[in-house]
Amino acid sequence: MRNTKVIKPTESELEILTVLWANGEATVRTVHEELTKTKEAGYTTTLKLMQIMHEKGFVTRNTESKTHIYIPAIDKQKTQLQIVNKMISSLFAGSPADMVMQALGGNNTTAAELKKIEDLIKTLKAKK
Amino acid sequence: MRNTKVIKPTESELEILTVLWANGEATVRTVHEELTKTKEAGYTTTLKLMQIMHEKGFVTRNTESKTHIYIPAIDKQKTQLQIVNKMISSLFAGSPADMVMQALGGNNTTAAELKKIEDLIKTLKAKK
DNA sequence: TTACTATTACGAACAAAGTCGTATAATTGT
DNA sequence: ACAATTATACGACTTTGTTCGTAATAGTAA
Repeated sequence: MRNTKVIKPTESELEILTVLWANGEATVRTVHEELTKTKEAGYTTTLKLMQIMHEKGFVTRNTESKTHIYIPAIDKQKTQLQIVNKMISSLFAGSPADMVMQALGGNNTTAAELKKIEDLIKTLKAKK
Repeated sequence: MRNTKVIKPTESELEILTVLWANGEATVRTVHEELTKTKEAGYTTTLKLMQIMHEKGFVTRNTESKTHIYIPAIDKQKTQLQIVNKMISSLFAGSPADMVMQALGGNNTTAAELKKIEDLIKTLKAKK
């Protein structure tokens, strides 16, 4: 397997990736506009971050036109999984169940959410 | 409510807190020994980190004897919950279920773990 | 063409986290 | 009593992440 490489996007990079994952691809302008809905940031700051992400290989980009188009280069699922797993091992002594209990217990999770999880567990148990 | 204060231990601080939570209290030496099972670190580095945590109020300490004894000052559950919730909102669009799916789907969770979660869900549903 | 605007590139400043060396003091063992 | 050991305090340095100003360039409109 090739994909055991450990990638570690920072907080800010994760925010940007989230926008890219949601849109498939995006310009700096678009990403920046999206981010500033939530928080303050200068345009060149966002630009710089995305350039660094490009250096790190987190995104690729199409530079044919002057306005570059950025495309996420790391997989959403894989990245999420990696982060969640890391948290499970560092904060929950390696027990996913403990983590899930925190997640569900604390939040006022909706009935629909609970149902989804129940179904998932059924599926997982069936596979065993 | 008094406890809405946002605490944000860093990675390293979290590792240290984990040891303290597990032991109830501990000396720098003990914590350091525990940490170095997993990773490299100088003794004074661990010391310094714990001193900083003291400044931040994450731990208290008994300095009666020369060798200080450190005690966690922030709640394990609360801290875990805060971190998990933050992750849910930033990485999983606010859906705990999505996060749980990643956590359970990716890992090869044991049957016992699955059972625990199932029971938890039953309890939660009963409460509604 | 010429002025205006949008975009990129890039370096510099800053901040936060982590690392470590060294001085000093308490404790222990001989 | 004194040498060796162990612990704390603290400052300096390094690394990593973030922020932003400025210059150069491409595209756009008058």
